[in-house]
Amino acid sequence: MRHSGEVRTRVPRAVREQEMLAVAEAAFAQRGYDAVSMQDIAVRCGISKPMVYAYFGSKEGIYLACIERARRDLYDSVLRAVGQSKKPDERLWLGTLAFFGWVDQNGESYRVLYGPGSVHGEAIAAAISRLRGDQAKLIEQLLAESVAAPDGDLEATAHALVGAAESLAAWWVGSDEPVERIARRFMSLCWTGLGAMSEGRSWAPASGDGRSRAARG
Amino acid sequence: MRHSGEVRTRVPRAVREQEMLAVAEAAFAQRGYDAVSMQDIAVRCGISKPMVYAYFGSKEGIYLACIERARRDLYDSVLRAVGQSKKPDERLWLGTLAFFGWVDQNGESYRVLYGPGSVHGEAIAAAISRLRGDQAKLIEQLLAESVAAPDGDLEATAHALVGAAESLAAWWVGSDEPVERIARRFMSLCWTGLGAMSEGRSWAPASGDGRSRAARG
Amino acid sequence: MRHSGEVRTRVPRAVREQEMLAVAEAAFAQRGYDAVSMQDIAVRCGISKPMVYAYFGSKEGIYLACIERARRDLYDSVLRAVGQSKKPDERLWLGTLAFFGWVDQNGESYRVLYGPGSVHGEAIAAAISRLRGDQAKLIEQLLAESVAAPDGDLEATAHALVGAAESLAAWWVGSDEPVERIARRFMSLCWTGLGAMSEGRSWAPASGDGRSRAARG
Amino acid sequence: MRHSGEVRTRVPRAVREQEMLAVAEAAFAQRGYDAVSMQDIAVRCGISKPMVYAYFGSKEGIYLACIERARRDLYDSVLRAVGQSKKPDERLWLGTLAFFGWVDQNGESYRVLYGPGSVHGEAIAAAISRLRGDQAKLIEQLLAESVAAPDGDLEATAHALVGAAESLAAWWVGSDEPVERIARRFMSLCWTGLGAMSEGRSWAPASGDGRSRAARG
DNA sequence: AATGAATGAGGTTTCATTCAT
DNA sequence: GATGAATGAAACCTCATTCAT
Repeated sequence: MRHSGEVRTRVPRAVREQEMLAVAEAAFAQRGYDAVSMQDIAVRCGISKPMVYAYFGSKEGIYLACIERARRDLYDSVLRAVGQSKKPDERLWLGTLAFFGWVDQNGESYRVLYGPGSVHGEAIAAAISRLRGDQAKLIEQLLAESVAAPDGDLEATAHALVGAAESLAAWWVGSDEPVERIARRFMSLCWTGLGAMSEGRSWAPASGDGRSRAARG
Repeated sequence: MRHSGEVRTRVPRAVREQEMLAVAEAAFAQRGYDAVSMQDIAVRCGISKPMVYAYFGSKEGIYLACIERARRDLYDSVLRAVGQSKKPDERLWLGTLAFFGWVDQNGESYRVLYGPGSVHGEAIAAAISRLRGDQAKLIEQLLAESVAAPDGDLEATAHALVGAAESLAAWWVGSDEPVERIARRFMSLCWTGLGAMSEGRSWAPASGDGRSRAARG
Repeated sequence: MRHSGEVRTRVPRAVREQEMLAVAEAAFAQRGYDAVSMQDIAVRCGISKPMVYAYFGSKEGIYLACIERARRDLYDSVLRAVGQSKKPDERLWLGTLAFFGWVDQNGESYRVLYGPGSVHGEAIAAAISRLRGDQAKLIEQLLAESVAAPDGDLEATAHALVGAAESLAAWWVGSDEPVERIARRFMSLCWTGLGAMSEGRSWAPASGDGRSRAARG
Repeated sequence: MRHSGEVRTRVPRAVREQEMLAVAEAAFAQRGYDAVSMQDIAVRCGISKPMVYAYFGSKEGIYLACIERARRDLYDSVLRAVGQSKKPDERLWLGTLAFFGWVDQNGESYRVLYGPGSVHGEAIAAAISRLRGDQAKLIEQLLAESVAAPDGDLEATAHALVGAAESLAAWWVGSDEPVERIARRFMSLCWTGLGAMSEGRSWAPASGDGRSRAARG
């Protein structure tokens, strides 16, 4: 009576786990935490509800797992990128590029799931806060390499940059501008500032895919 | 049969409406859209559920009303501020100040309710999108007065600034820094840029509470 | 599509409450706490599940309400009976009679619901324990009027009597013996003891429905 | 692939069976039939769920096995005790002692599992009923040796005694009174009766650990 | 104008039980 | 012999929403 042939049983735990995370992330991103039911997730995975519970314990559990996965992923992605150079400015540029690149691929989820507006239980709020904190800290360290400023300033700046990048990414998502261009825009704005813009100057990376320097517009 | 005297009946419609919106906004901000029940709102208002329906028709209805109220409020607040000067730079500074001032007072709600992360029904998503669009458009116009740049650039820049401001505000909320200082920080970063920071220069408003000029840090 | 004409809507709260308690008690007694669902109770009352929750808050809530009702009922019943005489022996007899009379009418529920074997949450266990404690205390006080014994002895005796009465009642339920006879049996056993039984003596109340004295069997 | 050495495989069937019964009984007694899951039992035994099914077929099956084991155990225990004497009174006393001794060791389980309050499926109810019937029958036979009374009376008396003993045992569990003392209390009450108590007489076993006679208090 | 009573629908979660390995 | 993977069923509970008063 069941559509046999479509149902994959006996899938190893590790595989199922990743499948479920992917499905859950997409669902949460599309419709929001509360609008997604465990039933939904199960059906989209082609399994039954109790399986979801067996793997993640609770709805909060699977959401937390999504967050943690994204956190590690984004963090690693940026870290790997900045590790490819030792020149501070270049590292900043590479990190920016990696960030926008990651958002380019995982972006919808990112914005929606981990944006500041999501209000849920304490555990989730804490996890999101940690994710955002990690990001800001990473930026702060990169900035510290290039920019001399008192500590408080750098921290504030880092948070502003993260917000700017997120917002820019949100505006940009769905457009056909290439990643490089949006990243350069972001760097230009941040590095050169509005004042300079009003004078016609702007920032641009050097040739190749990594070196940065100030240039005449 | 009930001990009257505690129950406020016959409150004029306009007053009730505002009370309910305030209560609803606070509740939504604290616990999130789905975690707030119509019962909650009714009880906190000291009225019965059917009254809430009589005034707003549905849960979505009351949420939309909250958004609309906030949109008008923030928008008017900034508009009023920039209207007090005719010098472009000053207008930008006044607008920034007004924005952070507003967030200072309505901020919790703002960040949580209208942030990018809230996913709900289509009508709500559209309203939030409109709110954010209005904001960005406002900034864009202000920028256009001070900064010469191709259109696409200005729009992108406006979105980046809004995001930066939101994020900075979120980081700042709860600290004891005065509004003016955080607003100046924001302007300094945006106007002068990181490049200048690395050279020790920074932005500062002129004397009084409105004029801006470049200054030695 | 619904069988109209059968559904009673708008029933006053107090009435519904009692109906629900009666239905719940019967259901719990017949099938046990866990085997009864809130759905069951609702359906048997001809109402919907949320109503049950509106009135009692939770399944534990309605169970506790059943216990409390029974406790008060039995306690009052016995108290009223013993209050009708001032002679100790007679009071003991009247109380016994009242107890068996109550069990005669509410017995099934009593045995099943409040018997020692029911294991549930702490709140319920506590309520049942209180019920049983009250009973024993009542008996103890009655005994103290007729019997001289050190405190510990009386307490132990009271518990033994309660158990004996319960067990006897359980054995008796469903038979066609009249209440009076089983009550007399119980008194005879308790008062005269097995030793006397072996000698052919036995206890009996005096004539009428209340006075007690020792008599030849 | 698993680190063997911790897992006990190949345990003989009979041993496993007893282990499982012990674990199950304890679990049922502590938390009640429905609150115990097959998972619980399996985990506490260090085996997997399907093993439990292999041994007992179903949850009801394992519960029934618990009951049967307890029934046999208690019955045998009392039988063995009364078999050590041929004098009726002494046999009664020995049986009482054995009963309280057994409850002393298995009591928690006994009271909770096989008390009159446990309502479950029909098969279980029948098994419990049989257990209780056996007990009463045993007592009845003992009584018949010492006490002359019409049949109905003896049966009723037996049930009353069982209930009294159970209730007394429940009250006594956890106290530090020795088994002998509580058993003597019980016998005193049953044998001498309240009437005698009010005159200061009481029952006591003869010297040694078995002979009984009436004595001055 | 205002509310107590009522409900359909749906959410998360747990469990006894079975296969396929 | 033993188990991890899997599920159908059902439980408790809450909510947005509507009538009848």
